[in-house]
Amino acid sequence: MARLPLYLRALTALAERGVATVSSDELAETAGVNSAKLRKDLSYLGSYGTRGVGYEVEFLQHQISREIGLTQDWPVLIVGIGNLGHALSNYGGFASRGFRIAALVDADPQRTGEEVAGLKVRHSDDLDDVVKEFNIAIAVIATPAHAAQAVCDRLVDLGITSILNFAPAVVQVPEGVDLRKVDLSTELQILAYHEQRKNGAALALTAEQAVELAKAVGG
Amino acid sequence: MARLPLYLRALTALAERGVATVSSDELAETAGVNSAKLRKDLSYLGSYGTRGVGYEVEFLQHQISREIGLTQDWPVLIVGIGNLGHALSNYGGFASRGFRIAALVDADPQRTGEEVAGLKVRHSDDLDDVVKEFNIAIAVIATPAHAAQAVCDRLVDLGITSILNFAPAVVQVPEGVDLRKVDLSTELQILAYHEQRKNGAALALTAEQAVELAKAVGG
DNA sequence: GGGCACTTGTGAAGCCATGCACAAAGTTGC
DNA sequence: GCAACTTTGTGCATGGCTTCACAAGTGCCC
Ligand SMILES: NC(=O)c1ccc[n+]([C@@H]2O[C@H](COP(=O)([O-])OP(=O)(O)OC[C@H]3O[C@@H](n4cnc5c(N)ncnc54)[C@H](O)[C@@H]3O)[C@@H](O)[C@H]2O)c1
Ligand SMILES: NC(=O)c1ccc[n+]([C@@H]2O[C@H](COP(=O)([O-])OP(=O)(O)OC[C@H]3O[C@@H](n4cnc5c(N)ncnc54)[C@H](O)[C@@H]3O)[C@@H](O)[C@H]2O)c1
Repeated sequence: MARLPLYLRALTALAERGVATVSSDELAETAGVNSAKLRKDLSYLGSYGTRGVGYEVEFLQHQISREIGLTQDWPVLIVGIGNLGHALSNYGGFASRGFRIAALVDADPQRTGEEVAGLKVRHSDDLDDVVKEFNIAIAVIATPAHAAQAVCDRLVDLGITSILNFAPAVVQVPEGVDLRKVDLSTELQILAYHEQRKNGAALALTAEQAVELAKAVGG
Repeated sequence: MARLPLYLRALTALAERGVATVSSDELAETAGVNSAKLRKDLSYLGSYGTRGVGYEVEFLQHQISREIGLTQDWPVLIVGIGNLGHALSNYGGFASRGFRIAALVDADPQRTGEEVAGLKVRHSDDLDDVVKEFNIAIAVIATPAHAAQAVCDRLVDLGITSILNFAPAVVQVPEGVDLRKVDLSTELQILAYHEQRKNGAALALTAEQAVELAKAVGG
C-alpha cells in the first residue's frame, strides 16, 4: 500500500519523542488518516498490535520497514544533472531512508567529470557500465521532457524495472516496469483549479453560464 | 479533476505536432488513460466534441485551460531557498503554464538579499508584507520538515489557501485550505516495495511465512 | 437525400476503497 | 480470578470511480 511510508514517518516521529506504544487512534491522527483504515492496512501485514494496549512503536517501525524493503540498501541512479538533478543529489533525506545515490549521469560532455555531492558525473554513453557497476535497481529521470522517453527506454533495456520520472511528459513503459511520476506543474494546476473555485465562484458562474443565460433569456 | 492537467499536456503535445482534431481514443492513448474515462471527464466540462469527428485540439486546450484557471496569472511564493528552493526558482517550466514565481523567502539572514533567478530573497519576518505586496495566492514550502508546520500556519494566517508542501512532514491545515504534498521519499519507497516483490518474491515468502510454516508443521 | 462509417456522450454494471460498528481479546485494579 | 475498561481486527454496507457497451448524433460519399 501507498500509505505505509506515511505510517512509517509518523512512527519515526513518535519514536523520536520517546513514545513506546501507540494506539491506532493516536497513530492515525499523527499520520492524518482514519483509524479504521490504518488498522485494516496494518492487519494486512499481520497481527502486530496488542488489544487493549496498541502497537509497539519500534517493533511496528521495523515490520513496516521490512515490508517496504528498507532494511536493504537501494542504489539509485539519477539521469540528468541539471537544476533538479543537483538538488536531488545533494539531498540528505534519501540516505536516511535506505536510498543511496550511487551514480549520476548526464548527456552533456560539459558536465561529465564534474563532481556533485561527492560523485563524479558520468556520460550517458557509459550508462550500460554504470548500471552494472553499481548494481542499479532504481533510476530517477531528471532530464528535459523531450529526452524522457528515450532515456526511459534505455533504462528499461538495461533491465531497470523501477523508475521515478520528474520530466513533464507521458512516458510509456512495458508490462512489469514500475514508473512513477512527480509532476510539480500538475500539482500547481490542481491548486489553481481549487483556488479559482474558491475565489472566483461568482465570476466563474458568470463567465461559464453567460451563453446559457443569454440563450435562455433571448431565445 | 486531477487528470485535466494530464489531458492538457497531451493536447499541447498534439498541437505542437500540428494535429487539428483528435478522437477520444487517440487522446486517451497519448495521455495514457482509458478512453471512456476521458470522455466522461470531458463531458463534465460540457459537450466540446463532435460525434463522428472527435475534439478540436486547440479549442479543447483552451477550454481546459480556462477550467483549471490557467488563463490568469498566478503569483507563487516559495518559502525556504535551499537546495530545492533554488532548483524550483530557476525552473522555467512553471512560467509557461501560467505560474509566476513572484517572491522568495528564507529565514536565514545569510540568504536574505541574495539574488536567485532574478529575485531578491526576502526575510521571513517580511512574510506579511511580501504576501500583500505580490498578492500571493499559492505558496510552496521548501523548508526543512521541522519548520513546515510553523511556516504553514503563518501562511494560513496570512490568508493563503493553496499550499504545496515538499517537506517530509504531516502538516495539518484548517478546513478550506488546500494542501498538497510532494514526497520524493515516499515515491522511492513505493518503488522499492514493488521492486522487492519482483526480485525477492521467493525470499520474502520464506521470511514472512516461516513462522506460519513452523507453526503448521510443528503444531 | 439517404445510407454508411465513425465517434461522442452516457446509462448501467462492477469493482475497490472507505468507514462504521461491534465482537473478540487483552489489561488493569481489586 | 473477576469485572470493567481499553483497543484491535474485521464483517458489512455505503459511495465513488472505472469500464463496458450502446444509442444518438455527425460527416462523407454517392
Ligand atoms: N528544476 C525544477 O525545479 C523542476 C521542477 C519540475 C520539473 N522539472 C523537470 O525536471 C527535469 C529537469 O529539470 P532541470 O531544471 O534540472 O533541467 P535542466 O535543463 O537544468 O537539466 C537537464 C539536464 O539533463 C541533461 N540531459 C539532457 N538530455 C539528456 C539525456 N538524453 N541523457 C542524459 N542527460 C540529459 C542536460 O544535459 C541537463 O544537464 C525537466 O524535465 C523539468 O521539466 C524540474
Ligand atoms: N533537495 C531535494 O532534492 C529534496 C528532495 C525531497 C525533499 N526535500 C525536502 O524539501 C525541503 C527543502 O530541502 P532542501 O534540500 O532545499 O533543504 P535545505 O536545508 O537546503 O534548505 C532549507 C532552507 O529553508 C530555510 N528555512 C529553514 N527554516 C525556515 C523557516 N522557518 N522559514 C523560512 N525558511 C526556512 C533554510 O534557511 C534553508 O535555506 C526539506 O524538507 C527536504 O526534506 C528536498
